[in-house]
Amino acid sequence: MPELPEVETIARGVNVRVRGDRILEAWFGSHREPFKTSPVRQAKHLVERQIQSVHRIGKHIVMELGPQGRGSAAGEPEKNTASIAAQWIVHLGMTGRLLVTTPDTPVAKHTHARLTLESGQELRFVDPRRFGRLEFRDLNRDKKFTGPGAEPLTIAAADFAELFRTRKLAIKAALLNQTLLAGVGNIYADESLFRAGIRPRKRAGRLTKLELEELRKALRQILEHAIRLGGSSVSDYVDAEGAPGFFQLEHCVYQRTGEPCRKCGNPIRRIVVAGRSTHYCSQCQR
DNA sequence: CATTTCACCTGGTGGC
DNA sequence: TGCCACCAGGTGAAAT
Repeated sequence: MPELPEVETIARGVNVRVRGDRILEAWFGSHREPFKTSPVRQAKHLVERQIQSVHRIGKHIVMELGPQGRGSAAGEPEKNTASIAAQWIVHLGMTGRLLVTTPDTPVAKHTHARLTLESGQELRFVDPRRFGRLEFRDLNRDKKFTGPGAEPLTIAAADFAELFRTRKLAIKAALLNQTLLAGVGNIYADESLFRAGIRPRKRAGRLTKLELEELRKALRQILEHAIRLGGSSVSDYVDAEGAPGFFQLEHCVYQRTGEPCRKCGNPIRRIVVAGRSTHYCSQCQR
């Protein structure tokens, strides 16, 4: 489901609601996937920590946590709120949702985790297909999470070009590789290639300097625009409050097979690249 | 090492 | 209504 704009939207929404809150209880409903860290370890280490902030790295939602402990006496404000001692890292896979709810909200099918917060809210992770992953890192022991690849919103032109210079695979496949750029998925790979006028099957290493710079700018502009519209709701994506996004209304090629190109009117084609549905205009993309 | 393919899951849709 | 094939925003292991 979620790519960079959707994950960014969710992370912002969750951050606004839970920043400064404390985790009182942690419940995990399954002992199979989706756990990168065992649910027992996660539950044990998540409780009695303050949530310092929630933000996005690539397609991951990272919750920065303070040290474990009961905190100060009642009424006392928490000290040392700047110290990050641990991280809870959420990957939503294809169908994952991270929702902030009230305790009385009915628990959806496929709810795998529930965190009870001091404010009375609950943070819930729901994921029917179980492609999502939950991970806990103790920063006294584990390495800080920095994401698999570069951030598409801030990468410099020269660094962007260097990522693809020596690659023989299709540019579409390269865009989906999270160890190169982190956060681009099937929708935004197709949309950015359309905007830059580049064929998805063109070999990454054969793009000219100019094409690479067009692609970097197209990608950044599309991602920023999609974030402003709250992401793309193709079938069931919703943000932290359960609200949909609206960027799907502005898709030029993604899931528009056979429909007329918004620029030239030619029917949009569907092919398979890197095992994924790929949509493009044979007229506008060379 | 770089690249490709496929398994991992559940659920929705459309054809017959 | 039922059955079946196919499709879906994503990885990551195994094969090539």
